[in-house]
Amino acid sequence: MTCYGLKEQPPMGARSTQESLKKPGLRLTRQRRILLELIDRSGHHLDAEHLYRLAKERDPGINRVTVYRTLKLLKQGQLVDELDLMHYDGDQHYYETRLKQEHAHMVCLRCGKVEEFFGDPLRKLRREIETHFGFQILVARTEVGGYCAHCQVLRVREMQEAAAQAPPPAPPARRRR
Amino acid sequence: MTCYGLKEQPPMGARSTQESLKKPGLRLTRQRRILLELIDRSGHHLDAEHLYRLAKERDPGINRVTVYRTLKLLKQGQLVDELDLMHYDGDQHYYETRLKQEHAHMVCLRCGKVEEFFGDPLRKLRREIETHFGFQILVARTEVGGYCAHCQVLRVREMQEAAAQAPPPAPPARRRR
DNA sequence: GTTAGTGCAAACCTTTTGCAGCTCT
DNA sequence: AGAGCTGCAAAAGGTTTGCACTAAC
Repeated sequence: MTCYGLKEQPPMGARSTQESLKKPGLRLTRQRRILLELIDRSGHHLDAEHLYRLAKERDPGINRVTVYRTLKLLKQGQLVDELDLMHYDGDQHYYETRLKQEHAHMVCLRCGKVEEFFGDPLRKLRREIETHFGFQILVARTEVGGYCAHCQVLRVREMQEAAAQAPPPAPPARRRR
Repeated sequence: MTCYGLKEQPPMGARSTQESLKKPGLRLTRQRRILLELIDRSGHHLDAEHLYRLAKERDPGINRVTVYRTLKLLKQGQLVDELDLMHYDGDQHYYETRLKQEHAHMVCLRCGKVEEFFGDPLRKLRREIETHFGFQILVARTEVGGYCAHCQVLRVREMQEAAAQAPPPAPPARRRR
């Protein structure tokens, strides 16, 4: 039976990313504490710049470079996953804790909304790749781009308006590049 | 029944990417012809720089910018897919025609080999996302990183050697950044 | 007291943009 | 002829690096 929705138990047995950083030779600095908490708490998908701005509210002296270095560390330690979200808004990377169960990301190319898909098909895909190829999966990422249910309706309307010689509405503001 | 391996029929009914470029207002220039042929023919996953170098062999005057512009065009026209291959070798993007059936990419994080997975689970995942969310999928991308069967064995050996105080072998040469 | 981590400045890689001139159709 | 495309130079966005100083253990 297929299951949608977030399961409660963390997949790695870790209670927080912050705890997992306690490894030999690693130091839990003020800056790292702030960043880890922001990542763990955040419901959104944060990119380095966004995370930097949030961190700056708590510690105005924090440097952008520290954010990048911390993210790199977390990525190497498999504590966060790196996403692109189909490069909808530029080429930056987004980050999320691994405390949640594996899921796919659906990015609406019209409104930018990101939805998450949890469910059996993902686990099945992973299992099949592992068994068929003997491939040991460390990270997996499924991202799809398209139109969310809401925007599909709006697009039909837009097409009709366009056909009626009306100029198409401007797309939503994006980060310029 | 699950099916592995490349099916023959192209998913979009197109015979080549080159043909598909014949749209109103678009011109099939010498440079584009070269690039399209390279992309269609290439078995590997090419990034912009690699494609540029290959194109330069045929037309030494071609400019890197033209490569980027052509790739952007093809991406917009849904004629190629953009991949990251888990950023194994840097942050550039890789491209492949859509003439092949949908597949996932498995990137070995030790040797860099990229394998492709075709099969039912992918189609099932797509179908489920579409039906459950009413999401209209335009592009889908599944990438997994881990260790290929071959490297798993080698890693065990490396671990044993490391335990015996021998310094671990240097990782394979990557693009510096 | 050591060693890891930080901030700063500067570099780096990849990709995009502005513009004058060229070339497909 | 004219819109579309190219090459060149220069810029931009995102990320990394070198180094002296600071702080966690």
